[in-house]
Amino acid sequence: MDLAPKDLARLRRRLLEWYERHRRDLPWRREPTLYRVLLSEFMLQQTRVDQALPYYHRFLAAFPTLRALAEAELGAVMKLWEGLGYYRRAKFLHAAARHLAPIAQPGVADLDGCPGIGPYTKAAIGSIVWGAPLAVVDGNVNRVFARLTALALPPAGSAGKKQVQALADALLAPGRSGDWNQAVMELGATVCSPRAPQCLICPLESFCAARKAGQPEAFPIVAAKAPRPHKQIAAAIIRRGDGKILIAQRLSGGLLGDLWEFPGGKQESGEPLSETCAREVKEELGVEVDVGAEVYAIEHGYSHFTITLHVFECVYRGGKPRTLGCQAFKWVAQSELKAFPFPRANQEIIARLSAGKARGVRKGRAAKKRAKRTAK
DNA sequence: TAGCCGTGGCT
DNA sequence: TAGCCAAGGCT
Repeated sequence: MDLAPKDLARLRRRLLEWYERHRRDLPWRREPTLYRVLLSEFMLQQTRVDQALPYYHRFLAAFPTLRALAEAELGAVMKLWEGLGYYRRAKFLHAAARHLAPIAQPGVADLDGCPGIGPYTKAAIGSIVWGAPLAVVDGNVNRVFARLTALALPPAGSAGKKQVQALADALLAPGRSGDWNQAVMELGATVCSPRAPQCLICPLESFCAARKAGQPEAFPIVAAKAPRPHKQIAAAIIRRGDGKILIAQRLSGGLLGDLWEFPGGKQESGEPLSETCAREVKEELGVEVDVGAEVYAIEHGYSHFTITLHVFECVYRGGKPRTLGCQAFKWVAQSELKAFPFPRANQEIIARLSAGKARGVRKGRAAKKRAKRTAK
């Protein structure tokens, strides 16, 4: 994109003035300290502002300072993160706090090598907290700049990535990098939206190549996505004589890493689900159970596949639990379940346990939507 | 480099 | 309704 210096100055001024008028009043913007911006940036990775906000307040209340977060137990951090998804971020946030807390006068260079901080997050924190001249590139920036220049390449590819970064670097407003970065992202989040962008109110309309071509939604170019496979999963509510329930902590690193769950796993081809249930419990914990009836099923989606979670009431038969396919296990009373971080689909099971409902078939999000509609 | 990693709102 | 998408990082 070739802009005369005068036009470049005009473009920057347009967007910055728009941002002054339209920026949302977000808590981390009121007092952009390292800790507050660090919290917000970790939570906002692949997550919308509205979804992250309650967690931001929750974290700040529980851990008011960087030091407090650094000194917290990982388990407490995971529990507070419960429901926000991409759980590895909680672990990285905790590790980043421990990395940064001991540094007397932290600066941009201290973000290098910090767990969970890549190019985007470094530029975001660096520019917002210290005014470092670093241009962020995220999904919003990709979209805004791909449209601005009618970029012929997918921004996700290596060549496209270089072009967007080069453009972002060139446009970055000198001396106002934090505001500029947030302005581009805010524009992408509110006006230059993926579908039905509001070009008529866009401060950059007169500069936009995609708008001139009459097809803003044709950019950015994206590769077709693979369909999400569907899996059948069995989950066991295993009770023993005293009424306690056996739960397991998932292995670290993978899907839902370090979270707790009702034991179970994926159905193999041709296998009856009740057998899946018994086999997975045996493989995960080394115990024998009598599998009762399937009490309900929950539909749930992850980023790259979807599941039907079939829930079985089981009775503990024998065998000392071992950590075969998990990192820990525990027999707990039903009332103690809320002390552990569980993934969303398992929380549906807990909700049904505490509601005393044993039977019926309900779908996860669909059911919630129905319930919401009914309540209105 | 492309696949992995959650959840919820929107259309 | 079902798919799309979101202030990415890691391997």
